[in-house]
Amino acid sequence: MSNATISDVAKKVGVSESTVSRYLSGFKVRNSESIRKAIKDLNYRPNIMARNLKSGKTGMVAVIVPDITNPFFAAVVRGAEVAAGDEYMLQLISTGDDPVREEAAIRRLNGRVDGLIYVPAKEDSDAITELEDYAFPVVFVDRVISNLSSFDSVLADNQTGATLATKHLIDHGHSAIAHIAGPSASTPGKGRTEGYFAALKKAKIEKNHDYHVESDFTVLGGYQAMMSLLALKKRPTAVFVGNNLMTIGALKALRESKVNVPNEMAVIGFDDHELSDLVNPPLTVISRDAHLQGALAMSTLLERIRDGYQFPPKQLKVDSNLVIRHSCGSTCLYRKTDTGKRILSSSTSS
Amino acid sequence: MSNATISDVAKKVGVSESTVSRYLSGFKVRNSESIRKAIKDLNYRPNIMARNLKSGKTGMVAVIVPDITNPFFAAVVRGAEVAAGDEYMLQLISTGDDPVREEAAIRRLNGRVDGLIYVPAKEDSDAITELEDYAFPVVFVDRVISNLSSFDSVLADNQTGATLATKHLIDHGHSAIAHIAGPSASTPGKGRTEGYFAALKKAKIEKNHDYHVESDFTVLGGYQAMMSLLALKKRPTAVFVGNNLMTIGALKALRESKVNVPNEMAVIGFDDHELSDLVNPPLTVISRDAHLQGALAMSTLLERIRDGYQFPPKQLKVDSNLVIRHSCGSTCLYRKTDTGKRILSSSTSS
DNA sequence: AAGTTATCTGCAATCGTTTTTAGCAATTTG
DNA sequence: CAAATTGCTAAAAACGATTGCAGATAACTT
Repeated sequence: MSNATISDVAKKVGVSESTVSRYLSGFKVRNSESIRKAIKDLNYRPNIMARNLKSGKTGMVAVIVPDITNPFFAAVVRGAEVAAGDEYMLQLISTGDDPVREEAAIRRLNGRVDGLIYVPAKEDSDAITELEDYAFPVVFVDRVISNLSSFDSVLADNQTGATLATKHLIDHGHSAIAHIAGPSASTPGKGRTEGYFAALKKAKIEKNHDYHVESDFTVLGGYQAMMSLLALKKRPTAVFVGNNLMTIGALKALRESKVNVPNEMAVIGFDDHELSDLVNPPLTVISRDAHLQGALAMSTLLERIRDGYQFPPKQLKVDSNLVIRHSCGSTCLYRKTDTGKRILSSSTSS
Repeated sequence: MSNATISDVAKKVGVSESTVSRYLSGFKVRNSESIRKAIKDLNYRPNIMARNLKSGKTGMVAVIVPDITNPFFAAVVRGAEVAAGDEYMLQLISTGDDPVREEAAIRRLNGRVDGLIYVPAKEDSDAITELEDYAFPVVFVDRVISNLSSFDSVLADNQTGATLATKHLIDHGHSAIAHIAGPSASTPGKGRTEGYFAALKKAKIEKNHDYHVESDFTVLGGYQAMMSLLALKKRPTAVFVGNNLMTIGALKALRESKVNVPNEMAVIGFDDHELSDLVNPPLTVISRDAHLQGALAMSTLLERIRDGYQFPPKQLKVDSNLVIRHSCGSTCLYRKTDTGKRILSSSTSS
């Protein structure tokens, strides 16, 4: 039950604590055999707290996400965990989009972890600026703080993805194309909106400000945004929705309003899902590898923990792909992949 | 940057370390004002490792789930986190259904956490029996180890839920009802199969062993199981699928085989999802409150951490509800709820 | 066999707290 | 006014490991 200490082992064998400690760290020791036995007999496990106190390391990495229930963030976490191997364990903080909880969590992190992978809920939190004072390295995922360029980040190629999405709608003959956007204060919200406008501009379609509605990345937000779009005197014929949750909300609004997809309204979402294939109609989306984003974040973080900031901060980006199903109407413009999904690859990683 | 220690604060104020420590623990202290100031000036934060070493507590609770990417487990984790408040932080381990990783993780937990919320991937792991030797309390969620009754658990009412599901199919006039089951060695797999057979028996429908196919709770497993069901000379007309992932797989198989749901095959799943509403056709499912399961698990765990095992182990169960949509065909037998879902509540919690 | 070097060992200090102990000053009491 | 009580305080001993240092064995030299 209550754990034996290193001194119990030492006593039992008749050597000093330091000898046992050395044995544990892999040094050559005379009575290694009897030490091994004593450790087993006493069921001795080193006290991690004591070890950490001495070493100043914790063997822990924190991951902060707005909501673990969002499959995208879940995949990021999973990717991070896989990349951590068994060198580091994960401390998960899912803040429920609550900046207050988030700040409090960050403050409690100091001294508990060796590093942080951080997907901020809001990008102007006070606690974030404190991050620079903390002793551990931070890697931002998906969202960055504009005035904090001293940290590494792993983003998606939002612009290219959004352009791809919008262009896909244009290629289907649409010109009344709406965009349900995330908060313009957020990296992905801003980037995707930029991509949307860029595609419109390139196709010489003039901006209709009614068609650009800013929402909040939630199901309810997407629902309301879609409703407001449907209430317009001149309805759009197509919509690019800025994330997975809002797409669900938008789809609910469309079904509730008995608007046919894709005939009356073409829909393209951002972020894929196992079920996107099975919804009615199967959803065309921009997808990117969330698992990879998490894994990249973890590996750059581990690098920082190991080597510090002798190299300048990295800004990594992962590809966005267009996954064509049926929610924009059918086309056969694109190549088929072996998975049965028609994919148009987009941007290159840097 | 590098953190100030309590002795730095003490020196600056001109008192002893113990006085600062007492101040921090809320005792009355003469120079409290100047201590407060010194702490702020030096940006002093107590070293958690040292504090933990002394107290023997870690302020951490581990949560082990087979796969954080499964929305059910994500909801459990979220529920647990909310219930933890800011008293405890969460250490997440998502083992990817790999028992080896799981065992390794459990072993590394000792000394790092004050308690464990555990959804085992396999229910016969070696490491699990070691759990009894460990110093921290454990609460099992969703699955229990049969020969380990000394721990608390929070389960779903699998039997009642499965009976409800099967009865729903029977009520629609089906008698050739298949069941794609989870591993019979697992608590939910076993329980749901029992409920399925119980409902058949009550309706005096004789068992057809071809209709009971045991799978593995994965998308692929569900797909293959459905395929084998479709290959039968006498196809079933309805199927009760034992979890969310297998339901996705089964649905894919059905779509690929161009089998119409619900006309040629009625489908009912276990565990609801935000998108269940939007798939084609909207999915009728048994649902239970995963968030609640996580929260209950956390609160019983915190109780154990506080009070130890002076009270006997609790076995908690949460309700299963029938959420009727369209994948079994339409009925109006059931009451409508204000959320627009028609719900038939089932079992009582204990 | 003696001298030199290479290994291994125990002692003691250290990491940054908390907590027990004993002591001192101020206040209250008989 | 002495004695008892109260209210803080500082010093020191934990908590359980790791590590530099110096001494003790052991293993090579010649």
